[in-house]
Amino acid sequence: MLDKLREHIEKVVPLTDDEFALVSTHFTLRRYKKHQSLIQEGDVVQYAYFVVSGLLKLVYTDASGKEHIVSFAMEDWWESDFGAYYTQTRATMSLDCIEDASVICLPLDNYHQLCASLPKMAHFFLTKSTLGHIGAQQRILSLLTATAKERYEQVLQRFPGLVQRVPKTLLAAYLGVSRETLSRLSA
Amino acid sequence: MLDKLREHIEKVVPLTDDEFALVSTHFTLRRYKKHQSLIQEGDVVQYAYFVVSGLLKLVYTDASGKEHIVSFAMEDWWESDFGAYYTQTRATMSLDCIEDASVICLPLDNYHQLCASLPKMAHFFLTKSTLGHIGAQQRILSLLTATAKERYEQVLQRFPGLVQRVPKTLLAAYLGVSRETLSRLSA
DNA sequence: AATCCAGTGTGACCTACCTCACACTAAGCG
DNA sequence: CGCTTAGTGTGAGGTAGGTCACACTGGATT
Repeated sequence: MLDKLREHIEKVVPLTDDEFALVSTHFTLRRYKKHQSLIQEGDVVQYAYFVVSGLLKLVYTDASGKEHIVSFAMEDWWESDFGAYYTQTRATMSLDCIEDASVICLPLDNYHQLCASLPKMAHFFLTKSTLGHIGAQQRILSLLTATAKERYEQVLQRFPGLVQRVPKTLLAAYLGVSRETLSRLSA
Repeated sequence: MLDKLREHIEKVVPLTDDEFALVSTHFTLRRYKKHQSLIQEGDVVQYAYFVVSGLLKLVYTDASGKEHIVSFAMEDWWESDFGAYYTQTRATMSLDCIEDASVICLPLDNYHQLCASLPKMAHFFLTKSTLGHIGAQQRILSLLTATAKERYEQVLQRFPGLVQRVPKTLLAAYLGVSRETLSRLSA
């Protein structure tokens, strides 16, 4: 379990055994079943999560009860309601399991400690955050410039495999189109 | 000029005079006139920019020649085509002046040096990047859930003042609606 | 076997927004 | 001063995509 995390971190910064031993004390492991929630709207957000296995969705439910998927999180991804996490305010989104999942949990205090005590880890998180930011900007561009069909094709390219694992209803909620429209695109 | 940068950084991390002296050696100043470009599509992106004064737009031009505004950058904002900057590849977007602007330029090498030599600055950039990521996610949510009119009102709230400084045509390109539709929303 | 329900397809109609076209104003410039 | 150009408003008609309704399949539950 933890070795997956180490492998993931070492893609960015090398760590000695001692360093990783220190790192690992900051995390805890947890398992969730399909349909369980890691975060529910209104919760105080305790953790950022690293996904070891399984598949999550980060969801915002609007006033009319419709679900919108901000992000999927699969193996090797970090996810949380980061806005609520960093400011320790209540979640506006929920984080749910689409498949059974194993995750590694990082409380905010531990995150700060880790960054302070091991500059390498600050650098690691900076890299991850930067890439996340760039990815989010590409998604914005996609929403601004592309039609539903084009966005669908972009997702096929960027996340091959995801489409197989996710019901089309959820994919539609990620693309920002109705289930019915997505169903008609394949043509 | 540079004192604006110092003030900005010290909102996140305090610096001694010596530390700021070191920091400041990593940056250069530059001025641009309205309609000039800091980055053009196809350029190798040399700098990330801190906006001291003025107003910029980060623009993607699609195949049909239509402009889409990924982001505005006003006083105290950092901007660049970050994707191209971090990977030192060619820009897919351009960064243009809407008003005369003074900016502070940070080459990628200096950025890395600065983070390595002064952990405080790594922490500063991590904070900025995180907040940028959160902001981008909110924009995604806005595009997924809200109508053109709602998005317009959200921008009014989040960036009061911006609407006065920016022609409606550009605001429309930011909101993802046509100029004409935006014009009809005021009702 | 009978039932339930998640997931999906599809037809019919509706609407938010786009595009095209034209008009008007205010500002910069020879 | 007249001319151009940027910025904006507004009408008319088109379309991508939404909503509602119903049907079908396959896996899970009893």
